[in-house]
Amino acid sequence: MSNAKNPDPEQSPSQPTGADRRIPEAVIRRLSLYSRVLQVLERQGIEKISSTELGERLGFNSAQVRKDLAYFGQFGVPGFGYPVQDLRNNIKRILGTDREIRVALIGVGHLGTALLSYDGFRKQGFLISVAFDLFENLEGVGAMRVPIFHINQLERRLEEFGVEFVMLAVNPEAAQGIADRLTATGISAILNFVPVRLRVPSKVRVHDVDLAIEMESLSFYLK
Amino acid sequence: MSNAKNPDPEQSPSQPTGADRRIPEAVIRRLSLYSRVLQVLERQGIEKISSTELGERLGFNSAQVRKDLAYFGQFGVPGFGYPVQDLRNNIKRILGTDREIRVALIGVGHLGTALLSYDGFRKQGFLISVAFDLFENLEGVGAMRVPIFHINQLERRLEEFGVEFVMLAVNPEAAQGIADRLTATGISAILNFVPVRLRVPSKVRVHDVDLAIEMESLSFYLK
DNA sequence: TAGATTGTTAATCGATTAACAATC
DNA sequence: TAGATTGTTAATCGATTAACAATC
Repeated sequence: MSNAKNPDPEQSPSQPTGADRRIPEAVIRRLSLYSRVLQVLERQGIEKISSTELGERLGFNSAQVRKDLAYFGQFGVPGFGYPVQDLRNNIKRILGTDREIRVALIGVGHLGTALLSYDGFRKQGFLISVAFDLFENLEGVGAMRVPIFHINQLERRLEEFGVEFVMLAVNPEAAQGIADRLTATGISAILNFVPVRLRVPSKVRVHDVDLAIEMESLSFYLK
Repeated sequence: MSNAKNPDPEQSPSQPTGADRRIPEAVIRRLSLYSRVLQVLERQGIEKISSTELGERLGFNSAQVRKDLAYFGQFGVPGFGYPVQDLRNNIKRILGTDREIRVALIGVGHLGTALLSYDGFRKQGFLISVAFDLFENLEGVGAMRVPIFHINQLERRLEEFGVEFVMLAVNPEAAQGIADRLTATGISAILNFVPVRLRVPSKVRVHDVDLAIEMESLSFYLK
């Protein structure tokens, strides 16, 4: 567009600069990492940072930092860099984590209990407000005072507690059936700890946290 | 090489077909997924599978399946497909998970305790044989009868228990210091649950399991 | 043999990095 | 202004997919 050598500028509409382009998943994950670095800087009272410094802290190229941010707007000042607090606010807004998000946990076994007690979530604004299990005798109040219901109350209670997304930590046999029920209720994001490939409609987003695969792939690089 | 139209075959040495090429990380992770599917097929008594079927089960292109496997050798039979049991054995061998691997857990908090109790590891041949914590009063025997030592015994006990790699689940402040001690003892793989970018020598492999980032990036796709 | 499917090369696609005019 | 750093285009790199001869 601004390339003077282009003989026919009218014919080159250039790429859209807004949110039009499809954003690669990797960009979103890096955004989250930037946010974490900016949080540290903010606590230290540092007010600006260049793409080079921000990249170095995470092992990324400075062009990558600038390009990632440019997907969403212009946040920097040429000659200076990026204002720390302002940029962090913008990233939180882009990620949608500038507010409290209510989450449900399904499956209160060992892993589920650890997730209930993990305070990293609350720090990021994620509030586990309700949990479910397949065993009736777990009903009651679990760690962190979170109410636990039997799975047969799933639909009703998700609604009641205003749950926006779900962490799934049940046994592999139960996972797909529950995923089906979740998508039927309109849940659009699942953090899946079950080592099973869930079949869901394309509008539903599933992120797998697969410890066995992490271990196996690490093992490949041993020594 | 076998392309008859190539006017000068001697000049095209072709890519190396052995383990010469650098293997992309994504290939290794898919290998682990293939292994899991093959395990299911094996239990069902199915003896062969084509790259197309295997790919469909995981949402991958058949060419990708064949190419991934071709990094490591020729495991298929043209016209038939891949022998299930044989291929699985080969993949396990390639990943180095055809044997028991001794693992240490560092940090026996909520998450650490869940990891101790998670039986998905033992199923894959990973044995958590020793654990450490920063609080002396946790010393003793933890979940699954795993001995827990104070962190000041780290080097000695890693050696004693023949630990090959480590799961790190301590608080963020302690993580880098422990990582330094681990790399000094020659540990070459760390599964890191701490939301901190660890600085380690390049020979050490760190895989991050970062729940906060999983949550934040999921949140971007909400609705 | 005819049909099916591999292994592998070439083509495509997408993501990362380099380069630099614009700008504070 | 001179120096620094952005936003963005173009070049590079790497990974995925298509295509097909080889082969069972």
